[in-house]
Amino acid sequence: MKAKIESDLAGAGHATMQDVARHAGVSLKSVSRVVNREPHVSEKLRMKVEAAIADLNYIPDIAARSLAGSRTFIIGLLFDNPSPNYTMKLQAGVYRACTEHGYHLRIDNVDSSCSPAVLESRLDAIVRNSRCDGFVLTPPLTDNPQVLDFFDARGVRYVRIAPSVEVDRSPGVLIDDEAAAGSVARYLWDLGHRRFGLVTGPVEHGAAAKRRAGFLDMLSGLGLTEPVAEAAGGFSFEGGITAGQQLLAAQHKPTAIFATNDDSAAGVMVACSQAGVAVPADLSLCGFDDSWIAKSVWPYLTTISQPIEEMGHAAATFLLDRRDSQPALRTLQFHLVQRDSVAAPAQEKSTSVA
Amino acid sequence: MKAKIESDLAGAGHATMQDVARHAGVSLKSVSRVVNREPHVSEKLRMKVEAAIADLNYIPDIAARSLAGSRTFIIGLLFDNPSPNYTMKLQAGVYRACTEHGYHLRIDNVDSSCSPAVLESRLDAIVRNSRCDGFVLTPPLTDNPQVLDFFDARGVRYVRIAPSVEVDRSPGVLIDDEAAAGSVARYLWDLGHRRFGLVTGPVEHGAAAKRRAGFLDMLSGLGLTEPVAEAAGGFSFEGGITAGQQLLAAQHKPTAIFATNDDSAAGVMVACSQAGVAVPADLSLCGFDDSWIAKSVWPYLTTISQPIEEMGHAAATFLLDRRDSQPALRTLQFHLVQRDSVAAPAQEKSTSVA
DNA sequence: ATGCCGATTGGCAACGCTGTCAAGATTGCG
DNA sequence: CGCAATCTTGACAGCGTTGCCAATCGGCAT
Repeated sequence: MKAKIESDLAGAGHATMQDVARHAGVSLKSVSRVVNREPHVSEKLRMKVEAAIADLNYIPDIAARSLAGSRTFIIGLLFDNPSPNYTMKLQAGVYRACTEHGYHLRIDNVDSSCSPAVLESRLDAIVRNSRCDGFVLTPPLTDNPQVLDFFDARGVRYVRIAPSVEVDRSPGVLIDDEAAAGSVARYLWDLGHRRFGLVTGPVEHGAAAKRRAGFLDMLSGLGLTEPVAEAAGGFSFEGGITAGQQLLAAQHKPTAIFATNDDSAAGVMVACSQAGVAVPADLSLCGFDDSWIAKSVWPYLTTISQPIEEMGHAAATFLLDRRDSQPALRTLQFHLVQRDSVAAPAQEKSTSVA
Repeated sequence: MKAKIESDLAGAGHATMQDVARHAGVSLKSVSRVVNREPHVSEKLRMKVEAAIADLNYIPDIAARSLAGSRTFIIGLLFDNPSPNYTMKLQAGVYRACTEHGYHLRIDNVDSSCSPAVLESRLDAIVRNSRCDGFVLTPPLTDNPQVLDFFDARGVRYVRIAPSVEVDRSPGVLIDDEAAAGSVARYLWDLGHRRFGLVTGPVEHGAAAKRRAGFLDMLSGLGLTEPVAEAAGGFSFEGGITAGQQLLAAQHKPTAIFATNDDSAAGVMVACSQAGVAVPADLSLCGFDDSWIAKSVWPYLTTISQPIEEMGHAAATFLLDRRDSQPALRTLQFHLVQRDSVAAPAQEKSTSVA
């Protein structure tokens, strides 16, 4: 079984760099140079080596590469409490970037709700054991100071998805929640709506606050004087139902409701159907996220689409392309997806504004 | 910077097995034995080594381990066309099993809709490059003959999630779809329902056929003579709407509808609200999967819960525990989740059965 | 005591690749 | 035309572990 000596194909196992070198008649190191696209390689040599690589169907061994070199060719995706839709899209984007760069994707789950000490050791285990070239942090890890401190202290590269506190602290990929909510306001306003309801999210959620502010600011900028009715929806379906009931019980029902995420918007829709309020005939409803639920309700929800897959891709690309870790932010474009839950308000005597 | 010679802590880097050996005053190989729980290690030596490991906070280097040994300590999770909810749960289960065994989870996405040649090379790249100790296959990869052939030919270990064709071919984890659908039938029957509607899934989907058969067989076994009205829902929300409209348009409306997955059940619910049919007062509705949407509709959907996370865990555990790869199946328990979309049928003159 | 056998322990060569450094090839310039 | 500067290429020593084989240590039958 030691007949490996003269054969190119080294018996049963797969071709190694050694095999390629022999086949091409060059040194081991030269093959390494070609594989790693290092400079100072003549065209001729590169061609020879590439031909040999193709001939032998050579694929570098990751384990050996990471042992010998400093790179591991692995990107870690960290999440906590994953919301299926969001996380899967993100993961798809990160994965795509990884394959584009010949990297691999490793998944790790971190429960940030545990004690700082436990969290610390958990992170330690992940970082040391994984030896990743970089991590992508998803919310709520994104905004967890302890996690950030940990990575910074270790000098481990990472990119934050949708950071909302200390935004400039490290590289991140995000959308402008405020502007997005503003665009919803403007859209509804332009349609003629003047009486609004707002379903807010959890107070501790950074994006929730921005969406609320963006919506309210735009409206007052547009000249709205009447106050916007608010109800807490907690970003959940059930919360949305409650909030919807509240908003619908008011003396002057709003003609349009903006729920700051899709789940609560779906809840509002239930409240409407319970109250006999037709969407969008009697009430326009707008969500945020373009999550999967937006097309699992009837009528389909008009909502803000975040390019989540794109954000994952951008984050990983950040890690992979820019070896310098200067803090830098990448803001991606949201867009308003017009579906069926929004219409102009029903005719009333309410053409009040000058 | 080469002052590593006498120190235990080897400067800036992390402790290596060498450091542990020195600290414990034993040989390198002995540390390896302890770490790998190999036999022929005296209690005394093991204690010493373990103490040293704890002292130095030693964590083995995966890259070195996989390079030197035959194991890689990585499990690959392969999916295609991931449905967010299902996949995330599965992934969570697989991940849990991995951490329990000190393994890592690597994700790979395979598009099985491409040409066989492309698929072949894609699989080749994944298997060779990943060098995983085993793969978990999710539907529809689970039932793709080419994928199965590929892995079998390479002698790569894998476990199938929810196999439905050639079930005995390789290790797999599944539930009894037929029995689950049967339990729905019995549940509705016991409540007094005698006029049924069935929303079917895609014909090419193995589980869809089983659910239909299980439902129908149970009903006829129970003595139902009236035919069950069927409509194609294609496992989708929109398909469910159409199917629901169809079913509801019939002369004798069914008093209970079984949609073979939750998405289509949600669609049926929309059809109901459009038709002014109250759920569950006028019509009972039952889904299948207990996916996330089951609690994103109102009323909450009564459905069959598959232990998806558990299935992922079981699959990975299979890979990790049983080093022998005898085909073996593990059937997990489903259960009927009673929520709010099912009730006894409204009183009619229809107490027909003897 | 003597010799032998199995249980322990250690030594050392891979594993496949990259980093460092030096040697050879080529070019430019005085 | 010679020598330095630069570009290309190669040799070789690890990276941190495991696998294999040899050495050592007890204990037990003789």
